[in-house]
Amino acid sequence: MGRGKIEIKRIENASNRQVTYSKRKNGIIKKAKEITVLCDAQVSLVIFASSGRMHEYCSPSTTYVVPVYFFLICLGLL
Amino acid sequence: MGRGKIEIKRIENASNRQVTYSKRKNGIIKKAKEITVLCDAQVSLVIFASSGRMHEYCSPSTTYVVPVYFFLICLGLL
DNA sequence: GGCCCTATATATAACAG
DNA sequence: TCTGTTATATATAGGGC
Repeated sequence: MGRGKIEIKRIENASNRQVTYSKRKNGIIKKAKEITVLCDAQVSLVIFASSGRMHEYCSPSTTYVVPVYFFLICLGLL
Repeated sequence: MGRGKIEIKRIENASNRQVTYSKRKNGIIKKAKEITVLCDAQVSLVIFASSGRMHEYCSPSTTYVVPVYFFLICLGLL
């Protein structure tokens, strides 16, 4: 989606990787907010950059419920 | 992004809402996978449909780490 | 419910400052 | 780095099966 087509593989140039991370992170968070409103869904999203920085979005009703489910799912208990 | 422009507000027609949910859920999960590969990031994502159905994506390294952070973040402890 | 199709809205890669 | 621009790749609305 841009001036050129890119392959979905690790971006080796650290600077480009950071720029792409920042833009796509914003894009995903925007999409998460949209599906929440459009479809009456609940979304929780956490993204860790390789730099160690973290970003997250929790739709209001998920604040308490989703993390608990999430925790259990990821541990293989659900 | 389609034949017509839509406002970002709840889709009242339940059938349309479900179709849009399904399509956008797939889109967000695809984006989550892409940023994981492109940017060496880690993503964890949980989506609840209003129907109660749930969908999730955890990039490999986040399986254990992110849910714990997520849990703490959402509880306001981080 | 899911999958295909196509026109169109959007996201974003590459670049400039 | 961050912000803005713009051409182009993608996502998706609406429709049919």
